[in-house]
Amino acid sequence: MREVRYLEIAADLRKRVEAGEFSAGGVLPSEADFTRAYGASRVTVRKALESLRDGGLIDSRQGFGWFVAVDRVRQSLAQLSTIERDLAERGVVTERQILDFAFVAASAHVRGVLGVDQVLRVRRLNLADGSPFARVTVWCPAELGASLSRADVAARPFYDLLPVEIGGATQTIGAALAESADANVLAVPVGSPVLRCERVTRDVDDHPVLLSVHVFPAHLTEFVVDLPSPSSLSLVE
Amino acid sequence: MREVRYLEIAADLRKRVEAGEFSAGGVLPSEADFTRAYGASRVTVRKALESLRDGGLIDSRQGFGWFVAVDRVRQSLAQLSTIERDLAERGVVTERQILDFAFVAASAHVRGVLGVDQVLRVRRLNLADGSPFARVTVWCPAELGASLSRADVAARPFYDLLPVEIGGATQTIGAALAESADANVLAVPVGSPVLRCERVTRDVDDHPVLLSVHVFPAHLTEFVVDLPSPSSLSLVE
DNA sequence: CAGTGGTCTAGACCACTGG
DNA sequence: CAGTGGTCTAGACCACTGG
Repeated sequence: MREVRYLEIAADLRKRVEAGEFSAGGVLPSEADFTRAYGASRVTVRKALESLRDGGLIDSRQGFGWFVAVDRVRQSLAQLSTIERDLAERGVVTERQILDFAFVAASAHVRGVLGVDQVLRVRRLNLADGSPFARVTVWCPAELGASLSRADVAARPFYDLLPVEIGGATQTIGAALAESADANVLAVPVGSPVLRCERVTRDVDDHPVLLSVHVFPAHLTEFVVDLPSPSSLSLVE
Repeated sequence: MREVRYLEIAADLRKRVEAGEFSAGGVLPSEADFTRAYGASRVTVRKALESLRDGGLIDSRQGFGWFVAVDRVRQSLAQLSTIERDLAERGVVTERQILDFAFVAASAHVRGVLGVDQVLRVRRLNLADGSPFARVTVWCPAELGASLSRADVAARPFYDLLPVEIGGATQTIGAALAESADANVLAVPVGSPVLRCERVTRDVDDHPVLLSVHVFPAHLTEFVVDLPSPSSLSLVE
């Protein structure tokens, strides 16, 4: 594997920033300093810095310097960002707490989406540093979930567990009021606003293999969508 | 305003690609060609090309060349769909009813985003076949809005009216409860769920030129996001 | 004012592609 | 093989920041 200098520098800088070598909001050494310290040209140093900026870790102001980003992450590579991802990027420990694991008869809606009568239904809570931030219900065809254990679905994402190759997904984002089932586990009042996402995940042959509903308290969650071009803008005006 | 060469080149290339000068999947001229044609250094040409790749418009393969992207990573952006768009596609008549048109002092938040003290603030209602489906508030710097009339903003989208070239936007999607101002004009009860979108629109130089807040009744509206590839899926699991 | 990041040039070597 | 994009250098001028 050929060593790519700017990636090496970026990786090193990321480690140093994440290790807290520079305080949050704190200023980094200047590009000239890095040029000397890493023995690389300024262009290469800048390429490393810019890649970290794309990741939202650091930011810069002309005439001032580079500094550790305090603002919300703005991932330019990803079109859709969630609090789950932001948390993971910031090193917060996320885990899944399984509330319910059962093979059940599909409801009409679930049968309509997945096309089967018997499904594995998993209800879980997504936690960040021990605090719940999403209540998730996942359904998959009983046949596909037959070999899964409750421990499996706690340890890894469903995508990794299914014996099929995942193709893509379609997600809808809506607003709703917290029901008592949500409110109890998410520690919000009944009737408070929540974001409710319903996602249909398909395999490479475009057959639906997962249906999931994610409920996020509104005060914790926001979806960020970058619309990079004028042509995409006209779609939502 | 200083001209930034790589942004000029990027804008020109974007126009040419979107005009279909290169067929979908088709190969672009080489970097060496562009260097000659634009009279800029290869580094500058590459910076323009890379910015378009970040936008998902084009892609490259080492030893092969640059080509128009077919499986656009950013495709899902073009597929962010709203009820507004769906309505327009179905031939429903949409119109804007201006509720308020005023030059006012910017709030701290608006000033923070737009960087100016005086703004034009327009409140409007978006209607579909005569029924309201969104309450929108738009702020733009007073200087940019100086030549706009109330009739202008009723007749055409803000994007078409501003004397600047629009680059892109970043939108956040959240949930909230209807306030009385929303409830009155949207014909929903106070405290019912709404989707609340805040969008920052930038010009081609990446300066914010518009801030807008869109409030949709939850029972009328749903955002649909296609996540076409497994790699984009991992971002939201 | 000195120091900073933002842009840009004109070179260079390399890995990779396709014929 | 010739041509391509990917990386990298050592300079340069500029706009902007803060004191």
